[in-house]
Amino acid sequence: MELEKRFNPAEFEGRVYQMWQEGNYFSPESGYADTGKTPFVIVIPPPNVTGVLHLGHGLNNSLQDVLIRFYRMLGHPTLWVPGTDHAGIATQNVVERMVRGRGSSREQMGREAFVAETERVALDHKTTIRRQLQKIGASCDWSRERFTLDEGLSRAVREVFVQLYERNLIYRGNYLVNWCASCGTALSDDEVEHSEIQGALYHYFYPMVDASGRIEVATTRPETMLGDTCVAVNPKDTRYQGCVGKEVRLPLTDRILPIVADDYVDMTFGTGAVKVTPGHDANDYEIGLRHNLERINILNPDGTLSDAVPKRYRGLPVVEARRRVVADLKEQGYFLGQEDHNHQVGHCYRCNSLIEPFLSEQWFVRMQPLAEKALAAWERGELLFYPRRWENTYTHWLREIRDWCISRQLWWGHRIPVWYCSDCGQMTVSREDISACGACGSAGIRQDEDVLDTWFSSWLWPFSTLGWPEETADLEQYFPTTTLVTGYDIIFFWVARMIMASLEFLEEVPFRDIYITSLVRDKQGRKMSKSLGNGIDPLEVVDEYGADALKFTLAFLSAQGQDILLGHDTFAIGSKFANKIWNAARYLLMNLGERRVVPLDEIELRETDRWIYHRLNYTVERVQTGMREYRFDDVGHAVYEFFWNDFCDWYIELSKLQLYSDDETEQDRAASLLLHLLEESMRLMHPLLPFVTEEIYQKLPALPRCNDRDGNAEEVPALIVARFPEPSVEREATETATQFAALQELVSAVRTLRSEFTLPPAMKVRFLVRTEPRFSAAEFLERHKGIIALLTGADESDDGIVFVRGDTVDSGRLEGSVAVVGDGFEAHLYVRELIDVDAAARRFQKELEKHEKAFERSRSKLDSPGFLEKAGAEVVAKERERKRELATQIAKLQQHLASLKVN
RNA sequence: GAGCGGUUAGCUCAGUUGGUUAGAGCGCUUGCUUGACAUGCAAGAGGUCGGUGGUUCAAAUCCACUACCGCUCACCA
Repeated sequence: MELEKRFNPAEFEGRVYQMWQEGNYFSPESGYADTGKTPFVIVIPPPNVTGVLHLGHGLNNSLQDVLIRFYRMLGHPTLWVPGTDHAGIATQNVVERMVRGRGSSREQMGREAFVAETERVALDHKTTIRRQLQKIGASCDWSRERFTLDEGLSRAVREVFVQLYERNLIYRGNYLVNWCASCGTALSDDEVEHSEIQGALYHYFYPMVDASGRIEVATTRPETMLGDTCVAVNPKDTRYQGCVGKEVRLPLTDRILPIVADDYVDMTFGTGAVKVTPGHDANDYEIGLRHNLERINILNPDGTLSDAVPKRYRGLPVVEARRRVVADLKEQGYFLGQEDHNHQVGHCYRCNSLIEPFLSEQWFVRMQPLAEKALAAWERGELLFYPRRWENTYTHWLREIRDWCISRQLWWGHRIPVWYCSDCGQMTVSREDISACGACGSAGIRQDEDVLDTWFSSWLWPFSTLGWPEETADLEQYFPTTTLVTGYDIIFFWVARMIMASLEFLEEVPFRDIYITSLVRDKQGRKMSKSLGNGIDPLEVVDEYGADALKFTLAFLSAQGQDILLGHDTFAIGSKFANKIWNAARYLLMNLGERRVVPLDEIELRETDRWIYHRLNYTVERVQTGMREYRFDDVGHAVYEFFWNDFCDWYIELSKLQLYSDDETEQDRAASLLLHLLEESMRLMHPLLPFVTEEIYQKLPALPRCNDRDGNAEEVPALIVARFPEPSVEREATETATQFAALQELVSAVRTLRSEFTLPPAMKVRFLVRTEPRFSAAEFLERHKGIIALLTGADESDDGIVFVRGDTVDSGRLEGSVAVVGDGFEAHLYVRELIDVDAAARRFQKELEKHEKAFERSRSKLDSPGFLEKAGAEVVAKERERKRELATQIAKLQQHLASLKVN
């Protein structure tokens, strides 16, 4: 079996994904899970059916897949529920734009036809999203895919609406809500984004009815004066004490307004007198309640001025009305001036239009009781955010919670399950569609025209997708879920609300862990957005580098709570690594050929083997810990360092000694060990690079596919359901690892010298290694002379490398040599005649200075009485040892420097 | 106005409970078509960890203050 020279993910990713699907491995009931273990469950944050996946989804879903694959390999019954969200406003907007594009309108089409059209669009996007997720390798259980408008989920929505209504947690009323005239609907407070705009503060006055003077007011929105129903001043304001109870005449209209006293008014701002428009300002609304004022709605739903204003302003858009009101005030002599004024104004989170406070009949959820439960659950420690600090966002929102406006004046969504009777005027709230009034039995009923906020279905997602309100087996088995992976921007839109709904209806939190992903930005640190055109299409990344490169790179860069800056070429990190893996496998398979594979338990491990298993073991621990703590970057770095630095750069290199020898047994042994190590590495790395590891796994010879550490040979057909490596104390070989590190230091020291004096790579060198008497790795180095020779390019004859133990070496034996000093050893290379002596001297000098500095630091530490008294014994001993070693090295360096200068 | 985060190598970032010589990837320099990989190999340069003060035998790490950048929340007309 031979692999292609180049790693070419496009060749196998599709095939591998199909194999997984055909094997039913994405299902928790695949038959490969340990049914005794707790299920590991994630519900996908459902993407909107409006669009296609962007890189934020790429990140989010890649990390979910990493977790899912890890826990699946640990043997947990593992379920990742995929699905999509109908995204009321966004989707309706998209379809309306389409419809308008062909000269029609939703009104012309009628509700039924328009919804049918939207369903078609939604289906298209659902298909696209599913294909995209499959392309990035998401191992979701597609048999459980859900959509928020599915029949089952719609039943859940109805059930929740009715139950909340019955519990008096849902009410209907005429209140001031956030209105987006462009979307033509009310929005919840959370859907309004505040941003600063440049405006003006307009000053004008209202004359007193009794002609005793005038009151000056200021506003950023002069057109709202048409809805003013009073003027308010602070009761403590001496300037206006005589005015309270009097009346003013509202210019441009024929209305008379009372002057009231209200604590809300800030005496220090402006003139201290406030025009009050209860129909168009939240604060004024409150004032209006306190003083029993009329609320005038001066707007039509489309954002133009209503019939409540004088004729000449009716039908004008707000901006136009403002111009005219100002002009008229000027003309009639009420205007006093204006100044620039920047202020925060609400914008629609979907279309960015200005939000108007708008008086209308809406449905609301009473949030206080729900929020209290959600806070209590957090206080009981039932929820853990990663990183922790997002808990502030969660608790702050819950503590400041306001009622949730859930009705939307749209056609795309869950129709509100309420019917109004035209005969008796009663309304009926019902789980089932009705044809007669619940109160009087009249057939003269009509259903509420509005639909529910999309989040009113999303907040049920963790249990509605599992079948609730039915008592399904899935619900029993897989709720509560384990982990939620999502972005911080929807902590209160979605996360907090899911927690509230779960607590309210299932009396449990919907998940324990909440991993908040990083934000994906471009290389300049700007948020990726359509309008900037700086987005990266995850599918393009997959086409260019492969899905593994996408997943691995994102995980590798996902430090908790840190935004990720990405350019297209960033994904080279993952693709280079995947290529490395590919080529390591290629090397093995080339050398394995038809060789006999020796089972691992029949191989007696040698020191270098014990070293690599020690490193592997350490990595397994690091990966398992990292996964459990959601430190994806650490997991990525751990496998990267092990596979590339330890396995490829050292172990594979050493293996060449045996593989290129002419001893068949040695060759079998080396190849078999490589195979076992590679096989386990594939299991270790599979969650981060599922495709390439599976592809390689499938090409490995039929050794027991899941031969775990104990040699338990459980046959599995695919890596995806193989067992994840477990750490083991038997594999720990700390002493060997220390000794091997000494070998690495020696090899590096010799290579550095070779490189600095530009000795040609092909040139064999000879050298003498003097090890200090106490040096614990002395014998180890002697035993591995062959390896050292291979890695340093030393002469392979017996006297290529000579070892000497002791404090000194006969000066005669050092003739013609240049030394490098290491920790516990020196190597003397016989290359004097080949090198630039001055350069060597400079090198020694530099080395010497570095050591002297370190020595100085160490000495001053040990001279300090405080250190000796208070620092731990171990720390002090270590420091002493270090000082001693540095002193030895300094002495040697000085000696070598001197000898160089002599010659 | 309140809260949160960031500031460590040219760039992007790790650094868990304070303890050797502060790490990685990319970039850069030098040398290599060495029989897995030039998406590679070997070697190297590069940082007084934003600033000030403090705690401590010992601070990138803990505390206080401060500067700059960013985010979120908030009804000042």
